[in-house]
Amino acid sequence: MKGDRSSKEFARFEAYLKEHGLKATRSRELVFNEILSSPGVHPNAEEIRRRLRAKKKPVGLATIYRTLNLLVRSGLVTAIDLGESHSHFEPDWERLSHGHLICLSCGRVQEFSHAEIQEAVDRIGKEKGFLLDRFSIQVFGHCRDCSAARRRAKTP
Amino acid sequence: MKGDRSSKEFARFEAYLKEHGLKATRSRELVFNEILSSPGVHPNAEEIRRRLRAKKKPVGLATIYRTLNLLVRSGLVTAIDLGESHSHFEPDWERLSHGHLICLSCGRVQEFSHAEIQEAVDRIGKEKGFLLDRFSIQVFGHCRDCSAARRRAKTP
DNA sequence: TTTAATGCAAACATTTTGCACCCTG
DNA sequence: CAGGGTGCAAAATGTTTGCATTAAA
Repeated sequence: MKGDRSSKEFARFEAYLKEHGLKATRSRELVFNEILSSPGVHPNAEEIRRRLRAKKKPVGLATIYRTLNLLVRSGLVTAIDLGESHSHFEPDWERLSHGHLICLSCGRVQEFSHAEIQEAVDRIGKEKGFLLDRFSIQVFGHCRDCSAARRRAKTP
Repeated sequence: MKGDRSSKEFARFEAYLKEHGLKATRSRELVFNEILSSPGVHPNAEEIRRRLRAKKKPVGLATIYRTLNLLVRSGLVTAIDLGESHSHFEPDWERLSHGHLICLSCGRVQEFSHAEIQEAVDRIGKEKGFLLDRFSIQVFGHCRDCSAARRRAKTP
């Protein structure tokens, strides 16, 4: 099972912590696990706190934020912008990158693979003399269900 | 001169205001003008306030925020995410869209044109059944100058 | 003169930080 | 048992809002 303390990802986290003289604590395990084990959820800090509390494994919000920063620094987790006033988080599955399609009506988030856009970005980087690190793309629109509902509402 | 009260853009703003029963005030003119007349600056709210104050035309921060929201709603200005904790703003030159290349060393922002990425996004939208509205892309890396400086530092 | 706009300060939302106590290595 | 980690509350941001006053139309 993903996100387990025995998973490859958790082992990478432990390695990162050891390498930096930091400790593998229960709270850190819980937060990382919550992100790893909720594919497609893209939780924010508050959501992670809610989920952990619901599981009777409460972790303080400050610790959650500190752990999220740690995970992002380690490269194991990515912070994503879904057009809201706070950050969301998802596992960084070894550069298997993707963008996010965000429905402006229902808020649902779908992922799409990057491949061809990645090539275009590489080309642009070369052209402008940029040494690329990463990029992110957000696409806003209305999902199939919501645009169907819109059409029904407009043409009665 | 761009951003002048006589410009095409300002006329569009006035039209939008009239259409919505709102007033064309001096503060609104000043804020919009500041964005129109600073190409490549991508100011945030605080920066706009600073610039107006420096010109002895101070506008309250609340008014600046209210005006920015208005301009974004009207489609005349776009809010952009440059990876910081606040929004930046730029004129929306009639869908002549572009992405932003952000230097992680010096913070400089360069723009690049979207065209080929736009096509890829359209394809993805069609594939996923999304009715697209807009998209934004941020590319992070190190600009030519900064990556040259890095190389010098590493290979002395 | 009517109605919307402004400035200020207070309220909010999100994230960070200081500090006394706790736990991991 | 030493040094990092945690929770809590306070602080720091960035942005929005309520209200008395001012200014467009």
